Amino acid sequence: MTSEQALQMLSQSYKQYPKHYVAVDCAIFGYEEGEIKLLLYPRGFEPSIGKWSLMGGFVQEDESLEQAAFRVLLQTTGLRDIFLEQVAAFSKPDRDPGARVISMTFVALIRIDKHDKDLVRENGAHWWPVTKLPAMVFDHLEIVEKALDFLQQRAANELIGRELLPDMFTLMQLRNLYEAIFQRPFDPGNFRKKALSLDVLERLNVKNTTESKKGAFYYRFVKDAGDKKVERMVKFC
Amino acid sequence: MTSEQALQMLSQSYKQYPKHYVAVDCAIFGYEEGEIKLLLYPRGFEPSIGKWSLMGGFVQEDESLEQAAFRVLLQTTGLRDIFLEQVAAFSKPDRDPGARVISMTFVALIRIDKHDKDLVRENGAHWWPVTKLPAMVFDHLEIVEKALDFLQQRAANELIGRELLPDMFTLMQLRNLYEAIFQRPFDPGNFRKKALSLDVLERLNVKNTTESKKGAFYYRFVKDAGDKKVERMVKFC
DNA sequence: CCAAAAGTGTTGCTTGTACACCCATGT
DNA sequence: ACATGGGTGTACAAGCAACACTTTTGG
Repeated sequence: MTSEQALQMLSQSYKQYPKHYVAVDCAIFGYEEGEIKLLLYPRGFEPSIGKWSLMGGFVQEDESLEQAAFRVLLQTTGLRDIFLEQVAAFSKPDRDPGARVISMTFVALIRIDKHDKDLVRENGAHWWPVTKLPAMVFDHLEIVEKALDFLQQRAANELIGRELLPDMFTLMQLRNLYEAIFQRPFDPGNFRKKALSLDVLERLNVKNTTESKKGAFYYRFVKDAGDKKVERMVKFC
Repeated sequence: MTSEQALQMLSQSYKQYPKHYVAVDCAIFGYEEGEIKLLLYPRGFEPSIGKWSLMGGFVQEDESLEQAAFRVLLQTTGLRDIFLEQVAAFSKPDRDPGARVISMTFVALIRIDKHDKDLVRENGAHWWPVTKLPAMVFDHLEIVEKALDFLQQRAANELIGRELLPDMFTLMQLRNLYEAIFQRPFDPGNFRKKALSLDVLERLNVKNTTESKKGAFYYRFVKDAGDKKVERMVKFC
């Protein structure tokens, strides 16, 4: 048997199997006004008209799941090169009443101040605080819960914020971000020491004087030193 | 517009999108002779004839990814009700030269002594120690690396062994399992204290006298108390 | 002066780690 | 007797959590 014949046979043999619609759903998180917010757009038709939906799209022939997710992100926020990671696949045969769709969920972290607000407005999209989410289509609530869990896991294992905060930020702003993610207060002194001990922050010679009388130094994340340190930010949970 | 019409429209609108072959690949781990082993079967045709492959299968119309994975597991090992969890999706358009296949990877943990050896032999499958893996088809090496990473992560965050060890086991056997997973020695005294502190093991009034002169008590995992404690077994890495 | 945040220090507790030590027993 | 693993205890270091305390400055 030649290689060509074998390949032929192989391709033939695939034909007996069903094909499926494959989609990506993006849980796009941002940070604004002390809250973690999720970008949702309203579904304009039945079923589930009026309910809100994650940004999603179908996977094309020639693209990977990641490429599809990046495409969706670019189309809806105008942003490239953003943090994007697989979370989990949702695949119950009846999860979408319109058709059998297998969906891969991604978490995206973006800077709300940097995204294309007009583009978002075009879609009728809206940033929802994760503490006050509206009713969502299908299994999107379950998906969002998994995505939030992923976000907490991430924030616990390493210092995040590079993708959510401005280039320069104070340690209070960073702490507020963590308090928003974990929905609990952190001791200011201990948080400062822990964050600085990780060796990923760089103090600038500029102070923010708008949020405190004394003024707080701005910090920024150091340009990735290549070696990814995975240190623990939060103990348990 | 009635709900029926809308549903119709919705179904119509899906038609413009491509469908894909969706598969599950199972990284089936077992523990035998002090080693973590992976179940692979030989590919009998080109391309990549002679190379080894993960147990996999295509997702049918009416089943979820999890159901497909359970089906593959049952077909190849004869086992039901086993530990099975999503790891990651692999979706590069050209990852399988035969056709464009999107594959979800699952990790399965099974007790080698309990599986159906005849069924495995039928498929020509073989248990490979993860330290001496053969050449594998396509991107399966990459998949296995991710799966092994998942296994370590799991073992670090909670006490595993329920799915890999016999019903009764000594603490040395449990430690040897961990040494196989992390490929490094653990201090016997410290490992014992840590494992027992997690409150998931129950000492039996039976001793194993074959592996030491003094004899060591057998332990077993307590029937799940419902509340899942996620405590850390291993610090960092 | 007071309030509020910035920033540093102290103390007690928990946990991990290395290692010493006795126990039981088959050879 | 001795080697081997079973099992417990100790001593030290690291990390966390709670909180005291000083600094700075706008109102």
